[in-house]
Amino acid sequence: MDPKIKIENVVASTSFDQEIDLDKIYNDFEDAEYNQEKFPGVVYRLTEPKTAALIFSSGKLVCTGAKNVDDVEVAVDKVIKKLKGAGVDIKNKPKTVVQNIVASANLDHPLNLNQIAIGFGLENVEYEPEQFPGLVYRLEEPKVVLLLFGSGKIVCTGGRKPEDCEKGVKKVKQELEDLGLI
Amino acid sequence: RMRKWQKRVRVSNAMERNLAFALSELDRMCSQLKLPQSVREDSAVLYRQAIKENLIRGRSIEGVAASVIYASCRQRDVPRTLDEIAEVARVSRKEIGRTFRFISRELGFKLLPISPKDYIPRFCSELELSESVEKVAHEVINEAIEKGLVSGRGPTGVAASAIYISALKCGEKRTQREVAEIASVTEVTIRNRYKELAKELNIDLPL
DNA sequence: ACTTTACTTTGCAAAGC
DNA sequence: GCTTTAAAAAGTAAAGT
Repeated sequence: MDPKIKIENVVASTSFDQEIDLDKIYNDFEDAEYNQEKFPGVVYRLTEPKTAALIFSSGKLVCTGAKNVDDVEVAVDKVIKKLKGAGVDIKNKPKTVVQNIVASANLDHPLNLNQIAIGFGLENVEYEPEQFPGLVYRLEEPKVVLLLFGSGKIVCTGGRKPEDCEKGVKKVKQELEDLGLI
Repeated sequence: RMRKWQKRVRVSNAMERNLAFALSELDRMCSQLKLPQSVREDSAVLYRQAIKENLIRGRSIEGVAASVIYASCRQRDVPRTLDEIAEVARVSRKEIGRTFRFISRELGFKLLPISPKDYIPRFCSELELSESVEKVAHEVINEAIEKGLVSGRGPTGVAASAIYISALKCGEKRTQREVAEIASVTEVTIRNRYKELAKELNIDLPL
């Protein structure tokens, strides 16, 4: 059985292709954050789906925190309605592009990270327990980065599609089995 | 015309100045860290190698110097923590770590993950513990490795708790505070590791 | 001692320093 | 490189009870 993947976070971006007056947004959105010195974008949080949107004066938008790829659309639609309500006329709804997906999984078997580091090749992994408890393993295909923990839990990030994370976790699991480390 | 060699002389002077500065910094940091001569020599060799491979571009001399010291210590199995090196360097632990990863990859270092065992001699020495304590501590760590109690844990914390346990066993008790101080970890960490080891390795010790 | 909060690591886009 | 956002993993740390 292939290990189950749980999507924890989806980062996506889109562009309205029109300038947006951030000061106006900041004043009209009762719960928006905007500190020019700190960061060039307005931070707008949605409760449902629980996400955070970064709105820029160029009309570009970043949406983070979604637990599903579909929630990104829902969140972006809500932001668009909010913008329209504030008098910002968005002509046509642009396509959103998923930039990154973070997922977690569990191999249900403790891992000896030291042996894995040697088995995978010291030049292919980063394992510095002094700094971080996870072993960092980068895959070329799918192009994702996996964090392996002694508990057998895994974090997969860098994927653009849920399948990237599924394939990535499946691949490490297979490699661990081939090396007899699992 | 003469511009060409004048420029070369200028560049050459700059390079020599930078190298001289780097070598003096290596010496200063190694002295403050009381590192053995072998590590000092290795560090200088690695720094020159880094120059040959043009790895200094975009990086600070301090950062590269601190990184090669960190690498040399590990290569000689007498590791210093990034925090210990950051204390005598003029760059943050974060930058030293980042530069180390880069240098390590570019110069093809194949360093094994730090073993808690590598800290035993130094910590025991600083705590003035006998060699029998060292021997027992090594055994404790070997057992811990076999039982999977080392993956992901900080090597200094594991070493510190193993020493704490071994000192007790050998009747040369050191307080958690004394061990924590030497190992640069908190007493809480020693306690957590100690509890885990005592439980999993069936070590009967007073708490 | 216990709980809570927070920082370490990974990936990514955004505009600008 | 940095700044900000989100989220998980597990270890370590610090602050408040």
